[in-house]
Amino acid sequence: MPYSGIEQFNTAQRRAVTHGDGPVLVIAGAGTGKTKTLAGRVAHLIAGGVPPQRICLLTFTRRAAAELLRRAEAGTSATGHVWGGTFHATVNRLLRLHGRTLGLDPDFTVIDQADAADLMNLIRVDLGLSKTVNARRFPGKDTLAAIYSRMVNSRTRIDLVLESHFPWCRDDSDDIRKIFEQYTARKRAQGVLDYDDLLLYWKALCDTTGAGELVADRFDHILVDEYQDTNTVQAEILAGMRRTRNNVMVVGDDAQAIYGFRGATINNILDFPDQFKGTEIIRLEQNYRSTQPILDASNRVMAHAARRHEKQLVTLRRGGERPTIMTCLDESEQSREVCDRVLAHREEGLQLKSQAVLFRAGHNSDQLEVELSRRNIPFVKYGGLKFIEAAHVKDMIAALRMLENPADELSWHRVLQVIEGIGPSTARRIMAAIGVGKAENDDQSFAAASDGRSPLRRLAESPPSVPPAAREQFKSLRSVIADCMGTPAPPPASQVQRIRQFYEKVFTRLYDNTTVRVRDLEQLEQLAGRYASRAELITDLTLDPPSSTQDFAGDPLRDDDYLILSTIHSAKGCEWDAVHILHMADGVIPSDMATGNEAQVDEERRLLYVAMTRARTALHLYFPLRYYYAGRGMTDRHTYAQLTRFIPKPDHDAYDHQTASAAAQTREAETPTTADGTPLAVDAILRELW
DNA sequence: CATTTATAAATTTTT
DNA sequence: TTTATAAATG
Repeated sequence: MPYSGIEQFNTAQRRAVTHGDGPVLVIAGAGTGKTKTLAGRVAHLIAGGVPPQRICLLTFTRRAAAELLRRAEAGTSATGHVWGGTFHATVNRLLRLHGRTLGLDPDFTVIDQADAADLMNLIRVDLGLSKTVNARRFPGKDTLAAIYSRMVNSRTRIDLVLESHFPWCRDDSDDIRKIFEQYTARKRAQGVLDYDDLLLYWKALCDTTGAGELVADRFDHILVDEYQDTNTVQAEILAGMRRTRNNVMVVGDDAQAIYGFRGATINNILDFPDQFKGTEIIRLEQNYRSTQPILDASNRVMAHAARRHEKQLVTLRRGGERPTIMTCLDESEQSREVCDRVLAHREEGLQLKSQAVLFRAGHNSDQLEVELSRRNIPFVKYGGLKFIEAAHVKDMIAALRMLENPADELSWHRVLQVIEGIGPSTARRIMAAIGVGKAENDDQSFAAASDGRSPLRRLAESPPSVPPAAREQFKSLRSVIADCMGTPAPPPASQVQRIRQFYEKVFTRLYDNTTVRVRDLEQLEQLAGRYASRAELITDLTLDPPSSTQDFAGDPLRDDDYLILSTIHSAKGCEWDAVHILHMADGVIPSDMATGNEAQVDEERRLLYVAMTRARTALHLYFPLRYYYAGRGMTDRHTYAQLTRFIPKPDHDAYDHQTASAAAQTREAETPTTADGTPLAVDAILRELW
C-alpha cells in the first residue's frame, strides 16, 4: 500500500521518503523540510508494511523525537511502538534487556554530567589533588568531566585531547590519568553508568558475538537525525548495528555542526558513503522557511568559512525585509530595545510564541529577563538553569538513587551530609562502616565491613555511631530508608513524599527560600505518580529531565502566550517568525574562549548561522557598544566592543543598520557640537549612574 | 578533630 | 552562583 500523502513533498524530499532498501545520506540545509521528510519516511515505511517496533529513530533530543513521531502518526494509523529517542535513552532500554551478556547488572543506575563531575571531585579530594600548590589550582571538576568526555567520545588519547583543547592542563596529565583510572574503577564496581558509558556499552554490545546480532536484528530500519552532531562512538555504533542489514538513513547538514565540544565530528557525514557502500546521496536545498534577505545574510556569514560548504540555499519566499543590526549603548539598552521590538511585532499580529530571543550562553539573557519581568512580558527559557540542576532536586534524586543502588557512593555522600553535624569525613566513616564506596577497592578495610550484608541492611541492623548533634536526624533518615524499602515497596510517589517530609525539616537550615524548594519537590512527587517503578523514574529524570518547572503538565503558563528565550544550541531544529539575537559582539560570538584555533572559530560561525536561519520573516541582531567589567560594587569601568568578526564591513549592505536612542546621543556627545566646545556629555554621565 | 561560617575567586554550549 | 581556604566553634 503506497503512502498516501506523497504529493506534499518536492522531488528531492520524495526520493528520501520513498527510498527502498540500502543506505541513504540526506544533506538537508536549514529550513528545507528535514523533519517533515523524516516523519514522512517513517510513515512511508509503516504504510509499506514495516512493523513500527522494527524501526529505530535516533534523534538529538527527546523533544525532537516526540515531534517527529507526532508528525509521522498523522500520516498513518499505528506508530505507537517505533523505537524513538536519543542514542542515550535508546541504549538504556537495550541494556536493560541485553546488558547481562556484557556482565552488566541490568539494575545499573545512570548519572548525568554533573554527577560525573561530582564523582571526579570526590576522587580528587581522596587523592589530595584539590589543594592549591604554588598559586596553581588543579583543574576543576567540570573541566575534568569535560576532558574525560571529549576523550571518550572522540576516542582520542588523553595527551592529544589536553594538547589541543585543554592546553593549560598539560602539566597535570599524570594526575588526571590517576583520577580517570579511579573514576572508571569505582563506576564499574558500583553499577553506575555515565552518559559516555552508555554509548560505549552500546558499542561493546554490538561487538559481542551473539548479542550483537540479536540487537542489530531488532531493527529493519535505522534513521538518524542531526548526523552532523554525532561523535565517533556513535558512528561506530551505527556501523555495528548495520553489519548485516544495511537499511539506514542519516540526515544532517555540515553547515550546522555545533557540537564539536562534545566530540562530534563532521567526518561522520563525510565518510558515510565510504562506510556504507552504495549510499545514495540526496540534497535538500529548497528552503521553505526564510525570506530571501534573511537567507542572503546567512549565506554570506558562511561564505567566509575556512572550509567551504557546497550549497547556497534558495527560497521561494520573495520580498521581505533585510535583517537589522541594532547598535545599542550597552546591555541595558539592548534589553529595552528587545522588549520594544517584541511588543511592536506583537502589535503587528505576531504572537509572543512565534518570536524567540537567542544568545550564545545561558547567562547572556540575565538582564533581559529582569526587564521582561519588569514589563510583565511572560517568557520561558530553554537551555538555561535547569530544574534538575537545583541543589534541592539533586538531593531528592540522590536519595532515590541511593535506595535503588545502595552501592552508589556519590549518592550516599550527598545524602548523609544533608544532616546537621555530618560533614565530609563523618560521611566517609559511615560509608566505610556499611561498606559503600572506596572500601570496595581497598581489600584491607573492606574485609572488615564485608559480611555479605547489603549497605542498607547494615545501616538498619548495626548503625554506625554519629556525633550527638546528628543523632536525631540520622535516626529519622534511617526510618525513611526503612519505610521506602518495605515489602512490598511503596509506589515511587509515596517514596518521594516520604523523603520530602524528611528534607523539609533539613532545608530550612541548608537553604533560603525553603517554600519554593519544597513546592518543587511536591511537583516532583506528582511527576512520580506517573511511574510504576522507582528505577524508571530515576532514569527518566537523568536522561530526559524536565527542562524547567514549567515542563510539568498543568502549569497555567502552558496555555498562555509567552516569549521563547533560548541558547542557540537549544534552538537547533526550531523556527520562529521573528528572531532576536543578542550580543553580536566579538568576544561573545565568537566566544573569547573559542578563538584558540580556526576550527573553533568556524564552529562559532556555524553557531551564528544556525541562529540566523531560525527566522522566518524578521531577524534582528543587537549589538551593545559597551561592556562593563563584571564585579561587585559600583563601577562604571567599561570597554568598547567590536561587532562580531562574522559580519565584516563588505557584508554590511545585507543589513539595515539602526542605532538605539541612547547610543545615538552618546555618539553625538563624543563629537562635541556646542559653541564653546564644552562636551555635552552631562546627560550621558548622569545616565551611566543609573 | 570535624563542622560550620566567612571570605575571596572564577570563564560556554549539552545527551 | 559555586568553591577553596582560613578562622571560629563545638
